[in-house]
Amino acid sequence: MGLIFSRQCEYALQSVLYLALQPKGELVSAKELTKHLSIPYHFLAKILQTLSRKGLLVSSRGPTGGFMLSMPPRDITLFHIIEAIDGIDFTNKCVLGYRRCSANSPCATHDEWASVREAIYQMLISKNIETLAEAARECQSVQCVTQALA
Amino acid sequence: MGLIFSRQCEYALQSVLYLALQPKGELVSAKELTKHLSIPYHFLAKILQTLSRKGLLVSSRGPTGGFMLSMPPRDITLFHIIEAIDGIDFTNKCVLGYRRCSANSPCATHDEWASVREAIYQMLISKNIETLAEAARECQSVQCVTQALA
DNA sequence: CACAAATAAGACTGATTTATCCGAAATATA
DNA sequence: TATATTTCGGATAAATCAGTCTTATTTGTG
Repeated sequence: MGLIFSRQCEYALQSVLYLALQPKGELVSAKELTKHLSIPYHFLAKILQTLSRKGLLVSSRGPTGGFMLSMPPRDITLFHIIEAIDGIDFTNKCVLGYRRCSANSPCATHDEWASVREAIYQMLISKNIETLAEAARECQSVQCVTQALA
Repeated sequence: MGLIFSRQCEYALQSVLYLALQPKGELVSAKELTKHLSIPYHFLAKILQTLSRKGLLVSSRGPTGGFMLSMPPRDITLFHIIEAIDGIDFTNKCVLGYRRCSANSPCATHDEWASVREAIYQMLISKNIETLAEAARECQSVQCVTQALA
């Protein structure tokens, strides 16, 4: 479908944002996440495991177990999440798909796209989860709260 | 894989650019395109058919048949091609994947992304194929020519 | 007309992504 | 310790995307 994130990545972004909205140090179970975010349970569980393995989340087993952010929301950027889930090939891949095109061997249109790619990259590394969480918190309307959490 | 175009879309972009580099009014066969662009023949044929149905290309059957642009390269933007192949859901789809998020019912982070989405959109409708073709033509190095055409 | 070369169209196969299922390991609590 | 609840990990199924194959239709040329 292209151009935006994979579904896994969307789910990961939603989950991390949800965790950032919780009181610091509080564990949230996959069950609660799947309920509030309407994400298929087993699929979500796998994504949370991936985020844990990559070091973005800390997990705890057993009853009262769950997941929480491994670091302050401010230190987690959108780029971190995308990197963990989708990978970051897009940062140096030719948008036209030319196999042999790269920064030091650019295709005819490489430079035309460079600024766009750079803009996306800058946005991804500059937006941190705390900022998004604040935006969600400050928005008091029912709509925003339910959507931020669902 | 996310974030950039589908492979079909990449192939379509490459094909249209190749056609734009041909003398005006000249038909190019799928065979020639598949040879120069290294795209699987039957897959490419389908993509060219789609582009024809969508009105971007004109096709002609029989020997001496082939494809050519249906309008001046200047009138074809990247957006046209993406629209024809991948669709344009991304222009109003929530980047976080929230089902209920839209412009008039934004999620907490909608506005944070609006500028990026708009930047991408503007770039896609402002870049026309003639510009890219010129860039390819002006670049005289072997590398650029072979890459623009292969 | 007969033939060859090209597009048109649909069915089919394979790969990747998305989603589901099941059993094992960990752990809080009674 | 027994049990319930949770994450962990691998196997499997369904859906979508990428690529292949076959046949029909069109059309220029001998």
